[in-house]
Amino acid sequence: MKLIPGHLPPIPTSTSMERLPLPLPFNADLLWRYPLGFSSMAHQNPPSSPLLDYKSQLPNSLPSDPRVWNRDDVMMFLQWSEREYDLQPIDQDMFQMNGKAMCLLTRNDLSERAPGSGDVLYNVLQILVREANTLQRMLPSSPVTPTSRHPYPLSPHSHPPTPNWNMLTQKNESLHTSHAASLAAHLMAQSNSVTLSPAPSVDSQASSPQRLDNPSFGHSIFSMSGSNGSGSNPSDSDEDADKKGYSGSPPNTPNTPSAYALMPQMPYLPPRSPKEPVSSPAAFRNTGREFFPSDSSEPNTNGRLLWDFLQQLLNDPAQRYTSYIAWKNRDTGVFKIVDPSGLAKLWGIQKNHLSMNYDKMSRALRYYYRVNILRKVQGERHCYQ
DNA sequence: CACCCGGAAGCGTA
DNA sequence: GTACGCTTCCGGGT
Repeated sequence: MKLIPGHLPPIPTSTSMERLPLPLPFNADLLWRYPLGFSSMAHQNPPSSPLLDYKSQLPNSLPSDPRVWNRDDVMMFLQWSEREYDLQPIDQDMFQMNGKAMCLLTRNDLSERAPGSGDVLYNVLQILVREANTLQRMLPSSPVTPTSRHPYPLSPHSHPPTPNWNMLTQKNESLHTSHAASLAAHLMAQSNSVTLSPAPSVDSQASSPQRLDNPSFGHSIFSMSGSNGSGSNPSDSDEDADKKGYSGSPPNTPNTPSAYALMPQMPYLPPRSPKEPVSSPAAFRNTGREFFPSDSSEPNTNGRLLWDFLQQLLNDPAQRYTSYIAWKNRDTGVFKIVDPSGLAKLWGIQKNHLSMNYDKMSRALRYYYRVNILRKVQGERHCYQ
């Protein structure tokens, strides 16, 4: 009899898990047997069959770390899961994404995309990711897993801000642009490319632990997890009123991106400690960012994805970007682009496409429709779900 | 007029 | 060379 992941108790967010001290001496097999801190479930269903079981039964060609899966791998995983756990047929069209994106999906996201099977998929993924993380910790100099096709790129810790970025910040741009640039610079410090993205889901309240291990700016915007503060967004009513210039821009405190921008010598902050998960509309919320190798930061500063970018703005714990974009209803995942052109500029700076405008950016957003990442809120301008 | 839509072609990156 | 995620442009609809 197999241990059905879907029957496991709720799994703590990986963020919290990652902070759990590992039992020492470490035993990888033990992890597979009790990959999720099964102490909590021991009382109900002692794993009669170690999870090691199904790990070893993963298709050979599948890297054990789901975050390195490509689309085909994801399909293979879905098919394997269907067979392995007698799941209802899964609509693969709902999973046109790579493994990294799939890992970002929350339990609810998965359940929406694979009714009846989401829990199982979620738990299996959690286990696989956790295992990969553990292996990575144990073998820091080795690829995440022996079967990984490629290890995560090591972080270019000395990775400096891009020249464009410096140029912008040194220019006497408008406050708006300056802020935009600084934000972009900050965001550039992070990158995790994901093929397609999770669709914002209604739930995902899956609170991720709210922690600010380091209050330094480098982490600020990424510490949005569980930012309940943004639960009911005051900008519900800000509507166009917020468009009165850029006065609504975030203040320039020493901890703001702008401040960071003005300190070129400030060391690059690898997204290491900021395991801060991102709470967000959806899939975003259950972070997943913490799923990524802590010391992995791709050198490609243009690699940020639009949805990721928007998510970070939306979930800024300090609500500094509500003059650009804000939740209308966080529970339903509906958000409004308060300042379309301003947001487009931000995005343009982020991608170094300085001629970016809302028309172009919205085209990119529309591409998200077809992959169920985004949908337009009919009749409401600049509102998406 | 601004927004919205989606096709088509092109580009940069991995 | 290929796939991907846009970017850019555009004609058409509301």
